[in-house]
Amino acid sequence: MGSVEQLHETVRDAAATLVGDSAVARAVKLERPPRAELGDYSTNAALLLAPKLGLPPRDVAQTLAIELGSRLGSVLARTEVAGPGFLNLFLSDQWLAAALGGVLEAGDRFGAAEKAAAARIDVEFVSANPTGPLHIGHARGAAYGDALSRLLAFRGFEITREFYINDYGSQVRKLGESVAAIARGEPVASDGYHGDYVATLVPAERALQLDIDELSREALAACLEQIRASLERFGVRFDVWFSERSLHESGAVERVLERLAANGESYRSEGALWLRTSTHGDDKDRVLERSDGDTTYFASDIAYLEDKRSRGFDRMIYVWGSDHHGYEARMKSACAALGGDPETVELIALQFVHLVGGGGARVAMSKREGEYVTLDELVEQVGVDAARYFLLARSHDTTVELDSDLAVSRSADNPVYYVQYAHARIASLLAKLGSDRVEEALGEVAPVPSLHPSERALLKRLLAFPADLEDAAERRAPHRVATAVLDIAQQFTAFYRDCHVVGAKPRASESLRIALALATQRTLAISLGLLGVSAPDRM
RNA sequence: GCCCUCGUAGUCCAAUGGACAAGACGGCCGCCUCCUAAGCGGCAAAUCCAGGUUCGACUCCUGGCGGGGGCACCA
Repeated sequence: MGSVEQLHETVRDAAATLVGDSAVARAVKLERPPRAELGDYSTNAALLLAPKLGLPPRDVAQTLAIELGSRLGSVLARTEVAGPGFLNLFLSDQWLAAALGGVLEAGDRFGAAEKAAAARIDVEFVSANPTGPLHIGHARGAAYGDALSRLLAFRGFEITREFYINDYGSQVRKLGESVAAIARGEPVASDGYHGDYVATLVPAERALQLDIDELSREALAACLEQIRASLERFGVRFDVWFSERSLHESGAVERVLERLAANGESYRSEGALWLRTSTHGDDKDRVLERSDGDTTYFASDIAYLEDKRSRGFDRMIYVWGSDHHGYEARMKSACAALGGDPETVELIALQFVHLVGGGGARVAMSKREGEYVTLDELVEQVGVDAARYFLLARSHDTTVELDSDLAVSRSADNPVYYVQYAHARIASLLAKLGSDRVEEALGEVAPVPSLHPSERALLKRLLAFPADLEDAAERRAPHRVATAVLDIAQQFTAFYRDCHVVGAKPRASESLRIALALATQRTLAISLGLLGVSAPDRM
């Protein structure tokens, strides 16, 4: 009986015994009450069981308390029935000490999960057009996709991170033409690419020697390399860089169109080839091949999806901008048309990052005007840690406001420093004690006569961490990790204020506090690691 | 017009059916002979509107209002 999960299971079992129905019991929750005086944990079991039993919820809670008392014995210090029928549980210090032991035993895997079912997941993110530098919106996609990948990997999934390179359409030639124009000292066409970066892609003398196809390819490769380097500096790496062009050159697009036709999923009309996505829940059918014979972007997407499927992924996650959320239905439809389960395709639409100027006025981000903040600028100005935390602290479905003028000063206010500071403080504290004393303390974790409320609060906060990660992973919500780590740092700071560690009497109390500090440090480091933020020992 | 999404303190935002809505910034008042003041304590301040479901709603449903996005044989 050393973990919250086991405690939860016991509560479920007790509830199932009362009602004789395990289905209802599965919905029983074990929660942390909003205030410490309401107990260490509480359960809503009685509120759920009361209608089944035809009894008042508070009476059911009382019966449940007796049942739990006999199952838990001395683990349960006392119970209270509260409000409409909550049962509040007060746990013994023995249980808490044992739970801390469990945290220490887990080490840097605290909160991790064993290999999950349907474990292989492909996460595609960023996938920016390789025709210009990454901007702030891509930064959000990069931070999110990377943090989600780290989180899912920690929770037992086998993750492949993938970047889809749009190197096939007309924009490639436009990039080449823009480079050529600059090399010749001519103005760039109005629909070309205008940023200063264009001149840096291919040296002018070389640009003048190449034909437009070669030049376009070289310019694109150079641009892609800049993107890769920017992401690397931001702490983001990909396992697979997948070329759209390769899907055409290998015949994969052609093959998938043939296959869809053979399955009766496509038809010709008005000179074009259409996919029957509407039979799989889309609003209307979509064009695969235009009447001029060119295949559409959608056709490439399907060939790419089929390639992913053939590589054996159980699930394909696409992290796209919110301007693509209308694509969800057609991508799921395409999966169904290929004979797959549409539920294995998951689209996550990230809301935009809005740039706001000094007066709070919204600034339009336009590549044409050069009015945008690049990922490189963001990293240069606020640093990787502050940038990543800022972008990851918000839910993916809320728009983020970024004040361009305050980007630098805002960094000092970033809560990430508060978290890092707590981590550094613990490192300093443990260094002061010496590794021998810390080692000894870990072997001496035992119940102490009376835990200080701040010790208790910090420990319970740590114990909630695995469930935080489980929720965050299930909901694809790495911002919950950011929320949790800040909360843990705050609980630690309160503990640090109230409970002197070095020299605490009796020795058992000092040992427990050392163990608690170490467990906190590890939890902070794990969380920061999942966010891609460093955990410094000194600040 | 239709579809999706979001509306929470002055500002940025958390809370996906639980108890008195969390935190940060900004504001006001206080705190370094004390394991890091990048810190600590205190005060003021919020669920867009109207119905509904529920023992219980920021959360779910209906209808409004407001912001953003999408409704191509563009990529």
